[in-house]
Amino acid sequence: MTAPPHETNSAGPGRALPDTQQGMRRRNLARVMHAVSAEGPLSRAAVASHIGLTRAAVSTLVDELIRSGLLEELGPERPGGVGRAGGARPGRVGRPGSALTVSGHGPAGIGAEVGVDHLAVCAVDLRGKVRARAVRHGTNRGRAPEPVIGELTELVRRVVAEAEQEGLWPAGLAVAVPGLVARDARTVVRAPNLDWHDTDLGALLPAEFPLTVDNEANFGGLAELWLGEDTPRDFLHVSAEIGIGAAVVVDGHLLRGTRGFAGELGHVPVRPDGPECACGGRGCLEQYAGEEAVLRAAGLELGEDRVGLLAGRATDGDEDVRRALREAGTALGVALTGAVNLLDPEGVVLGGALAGLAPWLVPALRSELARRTAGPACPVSVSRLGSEGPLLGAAHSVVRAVLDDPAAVAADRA
Amino acid sequence: MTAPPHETNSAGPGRALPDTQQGMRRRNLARVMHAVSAEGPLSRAAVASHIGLTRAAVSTLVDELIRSGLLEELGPERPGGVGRAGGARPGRVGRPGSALTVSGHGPAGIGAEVGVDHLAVCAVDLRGKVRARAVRHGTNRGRAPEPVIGELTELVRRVVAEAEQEGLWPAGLAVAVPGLVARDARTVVRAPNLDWHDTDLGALLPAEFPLTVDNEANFGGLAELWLGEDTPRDFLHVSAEIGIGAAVVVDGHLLRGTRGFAGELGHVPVRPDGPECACGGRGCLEQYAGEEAVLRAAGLELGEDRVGLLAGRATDGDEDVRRALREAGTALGVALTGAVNLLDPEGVVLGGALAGLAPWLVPALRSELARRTAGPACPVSVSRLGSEGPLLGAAHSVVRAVLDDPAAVAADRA
DNA sequence: ACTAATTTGTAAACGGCCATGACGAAATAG
DNA sequence: CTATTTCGTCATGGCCGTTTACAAATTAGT
Repeated sequence: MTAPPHETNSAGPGRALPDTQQGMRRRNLARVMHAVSAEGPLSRAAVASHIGLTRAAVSTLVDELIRSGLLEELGPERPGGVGRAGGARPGRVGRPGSALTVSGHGPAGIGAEVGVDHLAVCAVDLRGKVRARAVRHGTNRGRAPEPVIGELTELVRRVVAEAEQEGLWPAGLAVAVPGLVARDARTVVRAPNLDWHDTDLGALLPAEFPLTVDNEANFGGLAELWLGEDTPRDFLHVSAEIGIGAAVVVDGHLLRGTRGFAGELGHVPVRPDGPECACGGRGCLEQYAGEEAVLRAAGLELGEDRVGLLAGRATDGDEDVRRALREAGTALGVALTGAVNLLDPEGVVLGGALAGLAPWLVPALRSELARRTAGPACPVSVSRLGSEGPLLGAAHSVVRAVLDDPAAVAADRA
Repeated sequence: MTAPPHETNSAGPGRALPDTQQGMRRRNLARVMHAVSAEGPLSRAAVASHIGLTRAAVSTLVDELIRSGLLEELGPERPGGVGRAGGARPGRVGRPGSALTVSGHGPAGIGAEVGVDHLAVCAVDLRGKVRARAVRHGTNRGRAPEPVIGELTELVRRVVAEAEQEGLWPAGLAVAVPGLVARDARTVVRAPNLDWHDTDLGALLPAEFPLTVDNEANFGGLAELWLGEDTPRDFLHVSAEIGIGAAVVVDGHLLRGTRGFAGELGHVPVRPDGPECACGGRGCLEQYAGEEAVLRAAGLELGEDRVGLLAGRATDGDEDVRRALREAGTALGVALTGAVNLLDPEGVVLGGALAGLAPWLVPALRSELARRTAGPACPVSVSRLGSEGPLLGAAHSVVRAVLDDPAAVAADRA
């Protein structure tokens, strides 16, 4: 079976389909899936009014989706008499609708994460629930791609088997890596902390289902977009593991850049005459807010759980650590001022390792941003997803691909 | 007649239309218009293969567009015998197609520009030709909106009359202003050089046709996108009049930001401890590369034709001026390094006043960008449009709106 | 309890739109 | 002058959402 890359970037119903009746049908199937997925259980009539089609049209669309195993009928909404409270809309007159949900036994998105210190895989169903997971701890720093991906493949097989036991079938695999990924969504161009260069993960991973590889910062940002509460459709998601990466989300779409390298916030100049950086520049943000720089400024050694160490010391009142974090926050504020001026996002969200250090970073960051902004400053918030972001984002990207073009997976399945 | 704002942001055939057959029809009409407009004279068969529909379907679409006056039939392509060279494809066997062009007597886009030192209006037909124009020189600095817009309206009426004499009818008005415009595309939130604040131009301009107001930097960038040769679909267009503005174009769309304030490159921090800026920050790009800053660094006074003055002195070999421009170029390079890292555009284009000073700015800019970038640096080019960009971009935005949804203007017309 | 009103889901008829296939028209190739 | 190729059009057919009608299921009112 062929394994074309997912279109992680798509948000609305699949675009760029030919404008023929078949394309129309496919887009409308997608709109039904999106409506049901986003607005909880919905009757056919409710779906119809949501997406602007007639009940009759929605009926045929829903039939097709049920036959494909993507939607499930929960049966008629309880009127209120049977059993205890049926949970349906009370006080509404007329025949109750038959509630539809996205299937919990259909396709599953397999997400995987190659971290510097761990490997993780999970399976998410169409409802967004994590149904299986597997983790393997141990550093991958400097290891060759083959054995690492071999171990990851083992974890994937385990998770897939577990998911299949629950009646799910894998619709695709998405892998988050700590590095730059080419626009082909398969090749890791540069992953400094793994020391991988131009590595085609497509050749190393099982070819049984569609594969997407992307930067962990990008998947983290997408997770925030899809799973965060009150997350706007225009925001900047900043995450730091070792490097500092940002996901730029514009109108619900991830901005990838021509080569796929967008979001390299770590190398935005903060002080043009500052210390030299590996990128060739001087005074890049990473020289002030990167993990290594902060540890050095705090007078600490590089160890295993670096974020935990910093957070612990800061909680204990270690003034050196607190000062180092404040300064990192200030540098972040300078870099983000530039980004905010350029993009005018609705908000800035701190995720990944930054979320854990937020209490000490955010005050300095906010004040720097406010000081440099005319008018109301761009609101800064902290992600609830923490270190789970990239993994969840990866798995959900597969789920979104199914929602965006249900006809494709149904066809693949047939 | 109602006057809804144009969707300047749209590039492809109008999206967000309901996915019903009517919507399909509308989108296919748009695709025909785009194909004919972009690929020069085309036969029905050529259009069909371009947009992926059948000849029969295209025939009916073309008929409708011809009846609406948006397309014109040039008659059968000359076989090669009659008169002199007919210009048609030579050496091809088979019946020659009948060439189609976008109409030169249909709708016209009216573009207007409120500059600090002038007012300008022009009319552009669907073919992209400027068919009428009017200019009025004289400073508008500090004048109240009403008299200025009154004069502009006068120019608009003159241009519209002239266009109508040529058989065109105005399909909309787009106004470029040197300031921040709200997302309603009518209200000037802040125009420092005019000293306008929260001014609703919609109330001051004629309501006879749809109105769009936008930042001149945005229209300049769009002009580059639509009219520049070899302009990519992802680029940064930097222009400086008094402030420094950038248009961020992503995948052929202009990025506007939540409030419509995206592209404020002038207030990206270059040296976080630099001189104070009116925006509240310190060391903003404008403090180094803004017109006023450059003039001061060069030891010159603020006068009338500031750009011309600088260019003249630099050509004459004035070392103070040259140094000032080099330093401005370096500062631009620092700010653009940040932007390029964040957005990974295919290129950076210098437009507006910067285009005239390019010979002295670009070397320093390029070297700074290259020095701070790992791998190949983002190519920097200079716009050919010069100071005409915003005006042409405004007029063309109306034309694009017609191409994006021809059914709408045809309906308005009926 | 019984009727009226309301809402849901489905079925049949309708209309719009693009695809298919055939055909005449207009050119080139030999 | 004929065979071939390509263009534009017409008639036919199939797909798809809409319209209209109707049965089913519930609430509101008497």
